[in-house]
Amino acid sequence: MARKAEPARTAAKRPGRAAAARAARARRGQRNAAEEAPYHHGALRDALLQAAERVLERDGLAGLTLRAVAREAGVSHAAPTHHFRDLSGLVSELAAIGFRQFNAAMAAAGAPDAPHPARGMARAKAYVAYAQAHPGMYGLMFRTERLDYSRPSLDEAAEAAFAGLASAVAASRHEQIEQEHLTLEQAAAIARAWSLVHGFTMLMLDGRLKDILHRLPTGTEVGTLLDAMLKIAMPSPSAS
Amino acid sequence: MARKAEPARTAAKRPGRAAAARAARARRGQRNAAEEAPYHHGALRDALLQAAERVLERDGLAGLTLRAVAREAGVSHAAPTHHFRDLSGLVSELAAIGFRQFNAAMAAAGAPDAPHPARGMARAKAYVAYAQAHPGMYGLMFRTERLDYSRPSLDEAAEAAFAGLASAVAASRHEQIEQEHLTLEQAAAIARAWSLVHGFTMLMLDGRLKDILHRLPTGTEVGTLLDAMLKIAMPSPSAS
DNA sequence: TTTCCATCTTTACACCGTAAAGATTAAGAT
DNA sequence: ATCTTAATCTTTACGGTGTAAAGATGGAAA
Repeated sequence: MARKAEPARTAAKRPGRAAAARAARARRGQRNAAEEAPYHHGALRDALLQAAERVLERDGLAGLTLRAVAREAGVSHAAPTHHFRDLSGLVSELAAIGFRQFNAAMAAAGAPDAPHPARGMARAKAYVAYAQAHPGMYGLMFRTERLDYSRPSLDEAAEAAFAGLASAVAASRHEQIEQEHLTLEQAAAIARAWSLVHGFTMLMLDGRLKDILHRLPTGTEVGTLLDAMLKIAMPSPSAS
Repeated sequence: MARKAEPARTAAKRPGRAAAARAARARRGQRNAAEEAPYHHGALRDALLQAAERVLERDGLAGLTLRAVAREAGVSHAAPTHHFRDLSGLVSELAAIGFRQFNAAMAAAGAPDAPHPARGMARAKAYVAYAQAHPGMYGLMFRTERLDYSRPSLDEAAEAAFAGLASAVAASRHEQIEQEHLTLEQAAAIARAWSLVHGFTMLMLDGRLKDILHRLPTGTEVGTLLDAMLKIAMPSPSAS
């Protein structure tokens, strides 16, 4: 784990070092994020979150470190601490953003005027498509290890995602949803839909589906496999 | 990430330090693993793997570091490097062991004389049961990030796991399996079974199933939910 | 017995998270 | 208007990590 060197801004003497460093950074054009010069103040919190998302999708989960994010945003390595308590704080806020993006994508996919039995398919495909478009984010959201669900923003966003899923499943069963209490049958239907689509997504992101794709005619895409799987997995138009 | 201190064996002077450290360690009874004193030589490779499994199940994936494993085995922090090239090497070999354990468990679950339609259920339950009994191992096996599948031992063990799954699915469809080429329908059936059980397992290990269990009568176990899910998910006795 | 070399230990370095203390400046008080 | 305060950001420091390189050790081959 010895790769990049911290930028050499260890020049200036004693006082006014911050200003000197800032000036030096500006001279070199290192303000790589945040348009309007976050030279002392600024909207650092948001800038850090945007930088974090960039780092995540560029370098993967392993590259998402506090110092890397600070570097990307052009601030000192300890700056993030004041906005998010620690790494799990930053990561959790980022995951909350991911859940909100995800919720928006799912809501958009649920809207159209499809003839109803195709609704489930469309939703499932949108689910996988989101993960494919934001693999880092999806991985982050479902790798609980580094997440702190006691943060209200994360808890709420994740809860909203679950509620959306639950009501989608209920709708496909021609039922109303009662948020607090579920029957075992409803719970099983939700678990089934979620496990199926989450499992497929994880296997895809972890590259395990290649084992299957290699045994199909060369050039078969993941989407084809997903379609075929959903065809046998979704409640057929004849069922209740 | 500042927690435990490296044991203080920085006492001895210049030459014979290794011997001195070894003696000191023995004096304190720090040979916590490996019965017959791996004092210089020994079966270190295996001892390290056993130590790694212990660390993994005790401290989780985050605690599984090269130095922690070396500590657990009572050797210097650089010793593992000579047996596994780097961290991903050790982790990959450990994952290979996990896959072999898993394959054995699945083989045992597939053997019994069940009346055939219940076979799939039994296998699925064994799958989840393995993950529940070895959560750290399962997490390791399916978090590709840190794994190196170019290692033959890992590749073979994982391939064997896939082959077992594929043939189980084929059997449930009253088909013979042709290892190299699959029809799209076969591939979809395999993907469906794998996604379902893997997804359920991941959601369970990551604690996301609590969202569902909290909405069921208090005290409902995860096993109950799994049963109910499989009942609607497995090909019913009437289907082809 | 002597040499050789695989095995294990030390030392060193860049990276990481995080705590604590110093510098800077926006904003409110006088 | 200046002064004070507090929020924001930077430095410094420390112990943790992986891993490269060099030194010590001792079994096995010559």
